[in-house]
Amino acid sequence: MTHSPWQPISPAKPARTPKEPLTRDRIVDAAMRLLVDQGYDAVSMRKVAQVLDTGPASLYAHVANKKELDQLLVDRAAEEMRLPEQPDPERWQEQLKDAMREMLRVMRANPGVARAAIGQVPLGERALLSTERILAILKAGNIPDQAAAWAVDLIPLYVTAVAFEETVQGAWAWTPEDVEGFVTGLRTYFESLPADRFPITIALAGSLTSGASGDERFEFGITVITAGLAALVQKT
Amino acid sequence: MTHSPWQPISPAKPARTPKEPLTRDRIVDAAMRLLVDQGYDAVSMRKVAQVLDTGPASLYAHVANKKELDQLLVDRAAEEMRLPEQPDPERWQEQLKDAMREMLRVMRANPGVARAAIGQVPLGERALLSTERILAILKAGNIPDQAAAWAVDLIPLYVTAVAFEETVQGAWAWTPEDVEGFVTGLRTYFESLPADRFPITIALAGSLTSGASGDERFEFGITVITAGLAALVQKT
DNA sequence: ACCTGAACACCGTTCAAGT
DNA sequence: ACCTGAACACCGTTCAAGT
Repeated sequence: MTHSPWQPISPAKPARTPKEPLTRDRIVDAAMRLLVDQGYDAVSMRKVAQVLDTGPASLYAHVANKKELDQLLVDRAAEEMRLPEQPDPERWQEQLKDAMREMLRVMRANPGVARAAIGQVPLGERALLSTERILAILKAGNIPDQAAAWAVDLIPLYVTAVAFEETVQGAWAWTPEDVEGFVTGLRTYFESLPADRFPITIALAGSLTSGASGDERFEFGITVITAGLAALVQKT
Repeated sequence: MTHSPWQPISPAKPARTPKEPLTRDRIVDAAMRLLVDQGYDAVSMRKVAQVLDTGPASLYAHVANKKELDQLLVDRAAEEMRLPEQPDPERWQEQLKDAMREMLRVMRANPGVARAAIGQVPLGERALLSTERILAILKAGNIPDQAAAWAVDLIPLYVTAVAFEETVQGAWAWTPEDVEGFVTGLRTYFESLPADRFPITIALAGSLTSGASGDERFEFGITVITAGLAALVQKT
């Protein structure tokens, strides 16, 4: 909205700037707004173009294709992640769990980002900065180099998969009653399975449907991963 | 292809059965063939219908929608998984890893299945039988009920995410030269990052790009998960 | 170099009409 | 009950033509 002051203001068409030039940034801005407001499916080249008051073909001068736009969105979201800059060897495990919680928080705050992120290695500069921070925590914990390298692949893979599952099921929009109904329906289904072939599933029906809201399950996941990594700490 | 022997064979239109009735099974068969032969994107309601020599609308009498078809495909693939029926408390960790390897094997053998599976909790009967088998292994390992229940959520989540990443990148079709080129390109990129902000990424560039073929990374992942679960074993 | 309209080759799903 | 053709409301991407 930078108006040149000497620019003639036509009285007939009010307030309408004579079309700012398209840029990568404006495209990502518009796409990000669509993503957060209306979810991943709303982010189409056509709808982004429409928001920018142009046709879809115009975007291709600034963005290679939809996949690149997805990557740009992921990188934009990565910017929001607040990860510790000062790793602490004394409590690296807690720092690592906090980092994973922060990653999930940002993905939940930007519904659809997980959908854009899943299946791609995040190589944007902001995403790589997150990787750098997590590597720092792992190094502080004395994790061997190769293990740390593979861990920074495993960690976003897990967090993104969890967030993606939530977006797909639209879980973020569920009321407590929805959750309740889903859980009891699922438990009833488990308990109705043939007892000869599904003895354990039936016996654990309660546990299997517990923690459907996601937080407990996620806490379990990051505990398992952290404990598994702790088992790899270099013995000195 | 069950021909009634007394069925008249019209000499004009040879070999063409007068249209077998559509069934759920025939639809899943056709979709599965498309999935394996041409990947996930080839599995559209329209293409499946075309293979069955009908229009897309006809499928909706047997399948609720595309999402249900996806679930049926996942369940079909789950049938191929050979998981141990006799859990062994002495070597539950090795059995668990084998089970995860088997899950990945089947997903690799059916490219596109991971794409159909990602983000949905597998609730088909054959998929649940896999869950039952893995629960048996975890129980043999003395994992507490609630932990076992969450673990059978975590395990397919991880394996599916790995398989999905491979399908997206088309890694299953890469030649050793492709891998080589990708790895060196990536390492060069890491090493060219600003040294003040990415010291660890640069230092670990070699490790970060190692194991791109996937097997080593997957072995690392299942080792971490198994070790993390082992840390939860009930102390008796 | 950037932008555009129009076209190409697709999607999932619905619905009235047929048998 | 099952099947069909046609339509609705979409996709990502390309390309010749404009400025």
